[in-house]
Amino acid sequence: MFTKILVAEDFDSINIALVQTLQTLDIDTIEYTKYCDDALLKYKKSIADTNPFDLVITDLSFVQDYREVAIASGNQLIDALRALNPNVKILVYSVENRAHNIRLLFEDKNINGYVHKSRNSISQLKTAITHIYNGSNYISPELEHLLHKQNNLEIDRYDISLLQYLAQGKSIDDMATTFLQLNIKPNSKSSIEKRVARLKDLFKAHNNIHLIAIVKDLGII
Amino acid sequence: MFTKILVAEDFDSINIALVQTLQTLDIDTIEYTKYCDDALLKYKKSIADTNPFDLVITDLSFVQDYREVAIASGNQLIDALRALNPNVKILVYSVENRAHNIRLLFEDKNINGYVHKSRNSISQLKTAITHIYNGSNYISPELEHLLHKQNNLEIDRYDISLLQYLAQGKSIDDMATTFLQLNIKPNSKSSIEKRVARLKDLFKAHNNIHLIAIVKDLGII
DNA sequence: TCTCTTTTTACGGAAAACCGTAAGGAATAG
DNA sequence: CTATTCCTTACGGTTTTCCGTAAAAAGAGA
Repeated sequence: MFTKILVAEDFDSINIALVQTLQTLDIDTIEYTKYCDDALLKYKKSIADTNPFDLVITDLSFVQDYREVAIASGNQLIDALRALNPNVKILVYSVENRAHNIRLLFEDKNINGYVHKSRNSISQLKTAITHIYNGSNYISPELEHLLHKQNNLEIDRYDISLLQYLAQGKSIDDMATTFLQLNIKPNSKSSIEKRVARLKDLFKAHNNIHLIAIVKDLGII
Repeated sequence: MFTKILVAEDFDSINIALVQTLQTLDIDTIEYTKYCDDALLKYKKSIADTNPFDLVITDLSFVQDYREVAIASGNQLIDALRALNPNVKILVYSVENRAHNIRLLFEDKNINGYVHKSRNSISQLKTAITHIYNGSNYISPELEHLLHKQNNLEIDRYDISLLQYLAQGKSIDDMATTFLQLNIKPNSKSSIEKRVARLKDLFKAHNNIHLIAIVKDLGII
């Protein structure tokens, strides 16, 4: 079993529960931090001491407080950890349930497990740790379907960024030029309009405002 | 000190931490539930047994799962508890930080304490319990300013319903006729446009879509 | 009452969204 | 290679938003 685990989680109550849970698994060293910055620091030190952590368990969202931080989110922490050691095992423990975000964690950041904070997440956490130790990935059963592409209501990365730009108040015109600059295709006004129209149709939205309200409610963006 | 405490909290990890924390306070009886329905049931039973709980600690938001529930939120649970016993001590433990919602808890539902889930909430929780036991109310220091009225975002019910109609995809034209029928004033196209423009200014939104995205994020609608 | 201020309403032109049609291009099957 | 299909782009007309100006109505204070 893992001997050295690092936990990054801002809420103290969840930290307490995590540490207690890991203790029941007979992990030798358990360290926890409430800030991503501290987590990265501890990880760096463990490398310097040639005794790196086997596994990092991290939340995604960290509440901002009085303290100035360099790393503000779990996503950024994961990037920093992967830059130091592409092979470190990473287990995400979060309430996030948006298909797109979770899929990106596995596909782009190569995380090894995702446990959804919920009514029965602690037992899942134990299972996840064993799975990861044995070299396989883990995702909470209730979210498993999110990784299967079909289930995704036929919306892809392009649609998501389209919706995000819309929600930021960009006009179709702006988007056309932005997409052209970023070499994102399609990038014509007409195509973008068509895509938005398709999304409105898909979500039965009366207009763009309604569309954004709906996808926000569904947690798609 | 309190001898009998009931906890209503859906996440198992937080439940674990709460129970562990309460144990350090030497509470005789600690019961916890992951559903509001169960919490109410336990509370009713404790009354039937003429040994009611002294204090109920509850979350506000409960994730919906496969189980059908009658009481879906902490707010509803509090109403049900108050109906049974207007004097039961209630402590809310939640991530909610919207001024309006927290103010209503104290003003309308007469809760006795509010602890904000955060990096240092467990020690606040202990303090809150002592405060409440001694007959005074408690609110997390970082949220205390929310109870002082001057924190008035200058948006009223009219603005809220305006935003809600907008989010439903209604056009300004539609709203003008709807408001006329409902005898809501002002109801001219021009006035409604002006109000929306004022809200966009207030929230620094680029257009209506952006505005709805912002107020959705802020939880105003 | 009258005056001053604020709110509501009206209007008009520019910009953007909305929506249908159609042409151009790439991918694919035969 | 050709035919078909799907995706992308172009275009134009209608509707709605956007934003300024200004008049009418309502409210406040003396």
